[in-house]
Amino acid sequence: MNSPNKRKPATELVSELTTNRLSVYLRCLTQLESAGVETISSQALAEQFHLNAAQIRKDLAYFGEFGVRGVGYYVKDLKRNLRQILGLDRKLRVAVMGAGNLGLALADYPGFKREGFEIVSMFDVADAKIGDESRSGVPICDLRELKKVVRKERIDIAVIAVPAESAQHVLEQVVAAGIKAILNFSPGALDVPPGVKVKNVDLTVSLESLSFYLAQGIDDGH
Amino acid sequence: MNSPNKRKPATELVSELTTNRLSVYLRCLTQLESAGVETISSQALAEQFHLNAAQIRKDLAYFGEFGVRGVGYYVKDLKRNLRQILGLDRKLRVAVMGAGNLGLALADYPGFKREGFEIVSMFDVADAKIGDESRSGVPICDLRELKKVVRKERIDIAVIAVPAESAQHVLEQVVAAGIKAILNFSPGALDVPPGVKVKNVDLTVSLESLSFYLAQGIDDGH
DNA sequence: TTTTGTGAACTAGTTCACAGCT
DNA sequence: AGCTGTGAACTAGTTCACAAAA
Repeated sequence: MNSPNKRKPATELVSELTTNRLSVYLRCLTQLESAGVETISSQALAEQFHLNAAQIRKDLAYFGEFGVRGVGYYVKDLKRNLRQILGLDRKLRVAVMGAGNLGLALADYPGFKREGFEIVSMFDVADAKIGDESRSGVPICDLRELKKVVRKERIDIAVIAVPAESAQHVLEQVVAAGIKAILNFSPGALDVPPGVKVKNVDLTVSLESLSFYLAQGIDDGH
Repeated sequence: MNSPNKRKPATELVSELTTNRLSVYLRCLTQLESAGVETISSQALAEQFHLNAAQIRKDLAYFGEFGVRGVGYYVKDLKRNLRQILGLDRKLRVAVMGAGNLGLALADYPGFKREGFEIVSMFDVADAKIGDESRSGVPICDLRELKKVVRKERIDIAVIAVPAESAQHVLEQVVAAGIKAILNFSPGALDVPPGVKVKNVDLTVSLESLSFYLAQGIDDGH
């Protein structure tokens, strides 16, 4: 009915929870593949990785019919399809904004390279840092060169790792340079223009939410 | 009916989305306070920070009646109440597991200290690192000393920043040492024993989800 | 058989709208 | 008057359960 090659329009009718799970499924399949597994049912996948079988099927069904009834999914095929759906069938080029502790750590984070992301350059405003490079050799460029470098290096994604007070300004620069996808580590909500996707990783919120759990969850009476 | 001092049982009947938002509200109030604002209505708070007024009221109403009808909320009071609800009325002590790039960056992350968290120590297995310290002076301890240090330093929260392949093992050590709240940066789902709260920050999933947006979402028409 | 793909049922989360308090 | 706190209505997300396919 809906072959793997004719996809749905999918202009934001698929939720972020679903796209996050697609990435999880891809990781599971990679593990299965290197374990030599050739086919897997949604049931088995769910049991092995603590997921829900119906949800796996529903998530996948958004994008086509990838399974074979009575058999399950061919691991290699599904993996290839997921990589295509997620846009990972080409190398994505990433810039890190801010060459502080966190920015440098993210630029050298091995998980990104492993998944096929290419950290192309970092940007900072401090003259002392510009021209230098990270341990693994990612060059630190002048923020004022952003537009030029983005065009020349064909950068797809920006990671914002600058202090809170300059985050909004940096976001605007990044957007002006034509970048449409941003991973933001600075705390607080940024004002995001339409057509641009921002994912926030808010470390303070995460820790404070854990603190809540400790404060409330442990004992009501100790 | 439900005064600020008699709280609901709240043993996991309040969702994580709510607790995350409480942390956001606290940050907003801190900003308002330093801007000299004394009272604020849910309406004004919502407009200023792009939130929903009814949701703010509902979230707060879980924990008591903090507002004054016809007036709104007293910024200072509500801030104090939120800090208490979130368990931030004492300094929380944090250990970072793994003294790699990311671990070192997190140990020195200024946002944690600013919000009242105390990064007490790091743990690693590499002899070359043990005994050393981060730039800001957080000591790197031997993982084998974990239990002892956790007890002595009264550590509340662990941040896991070790390679994926040792994450499960480190989690088990951390739990065995009595820690009940964990912020995990390693990719993939960990097997978590009951009574322990883990928050995952999965950088690969975040980037791949952005990639999906680029692959599917780009053209709005133009 | 087995297992998918999917409507229907259910559960969780959000927003509305207003009674009631100040 | 203004604004909270909250049931009711709505929307989003998950899980069930089964007809149809291999």
